[in-house]
Amino acid sequence: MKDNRTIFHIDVNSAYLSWEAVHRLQHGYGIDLRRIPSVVGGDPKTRHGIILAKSIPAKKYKIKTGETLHSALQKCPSLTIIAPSYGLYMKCSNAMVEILKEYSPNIQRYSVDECFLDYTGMERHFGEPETAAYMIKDRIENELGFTVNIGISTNKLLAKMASDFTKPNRVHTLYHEEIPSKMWPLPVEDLFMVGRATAPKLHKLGICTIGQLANYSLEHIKYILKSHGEMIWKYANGIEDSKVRISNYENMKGIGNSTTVAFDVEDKRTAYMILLGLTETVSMRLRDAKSCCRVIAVEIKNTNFTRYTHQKKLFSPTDTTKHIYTVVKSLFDEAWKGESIRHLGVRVSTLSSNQFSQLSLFDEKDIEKRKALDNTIDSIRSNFGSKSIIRASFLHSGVKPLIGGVGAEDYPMMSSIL
DNA sequence: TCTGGGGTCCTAGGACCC
DNA sequence: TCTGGGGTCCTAGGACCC
Repeated sequence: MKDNRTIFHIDVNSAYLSWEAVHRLQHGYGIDLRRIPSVVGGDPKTRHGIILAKSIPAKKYKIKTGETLHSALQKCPSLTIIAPSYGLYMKCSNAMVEILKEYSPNIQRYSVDECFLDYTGMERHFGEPETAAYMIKDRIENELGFTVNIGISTNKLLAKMASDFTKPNRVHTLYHEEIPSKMWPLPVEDLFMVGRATAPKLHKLGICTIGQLANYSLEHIKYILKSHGEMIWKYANGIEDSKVRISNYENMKGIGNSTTVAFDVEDKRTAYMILLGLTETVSMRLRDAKSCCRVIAVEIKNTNFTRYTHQKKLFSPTDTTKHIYTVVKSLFDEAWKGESIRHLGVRVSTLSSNQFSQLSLFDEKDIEKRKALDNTIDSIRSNFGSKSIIRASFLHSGVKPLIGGVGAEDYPMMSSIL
């Protein structure tokens, strides 16, 4: 086993909420949201009413991330509710990464509020790992105003588990020899990759702690849970050796946008309009990543919350809005069962570079014109704002011409393999 | 006026080929 | 007239993460 690396996992404490709190303090708002029961959440009127982040005082009321605002208000009627502003979060995240880059060139953005940093070989510049971690943590607090937890170990899994120990504003280590004392006593559902569905299966086997999983028969766990079983058994034993990889477009697997519509969608015309708004955003992001896709998928969630998808592999890769939208419409027509729709999604995958366009014999001859049109629209939007040019069909429709987002600062996130 | 949106990976089953 | 089995591609759905 190679134990010769030093990996940090940096995790912003209650990210969205802390960032809102700092932003408000900087703009003369006298109350620190982190010190009162408060949450960041969407608007129930538009059916976005769930908790995205909570303060530590809100946590004392047993308010949980993902629960409805309605239910949170019943637990704490005086709760302060803040609407999310994703642009602010991206700025805060970027500012943090700029600090991290001073301590290692090898940083993986795992999500908007989590990074891995490979500290291997950096001791001679910044000292022992713990010394450097405290330095980073304190700099973020002093310069940016929010706090982080930093976990230190020899691989990403253990570093991530360590950063999840006591919060906020702490540095923790979890080296191999510390696994039995620091990680094994924890409930098995605290282990990365043990979620809602796996935990009850483990309980049925009499496994309630990470230590019990670590010392369980690997053969048996593989038999019950297949490859996932083997993975979590290794994690419970601290075995994991993936690299800290710099995020870039090349290793991005797919791009998708989806939206819960403020009203029930009952007719095809309205559904098409929303799908066009989603397709505009997805295909702009696709071109921004200099990629083409070969698989296009549509997702429908009806008012009973049942969800289904329909996808299609194309004969040749594409990145044009019009082509993708044509396929999206036909996928929707084939899939939709006619019920009331709550949520729609468009996603593209099986990506390839668009640098060398591979025209098939069957491509329509105006493909170059459509590409030129897309490029023109993209550049108008990037120079004059995303609302500067929209399709006429959206005028007075009540449907947004561009739906969903993350935009130009896009970076690939999250792989369950770490 | 109850239940978001962005991802990745794995598995199972059917089609098709040899 | 017996019904094999491996490999690959494709699709749908589920599990997990933040």
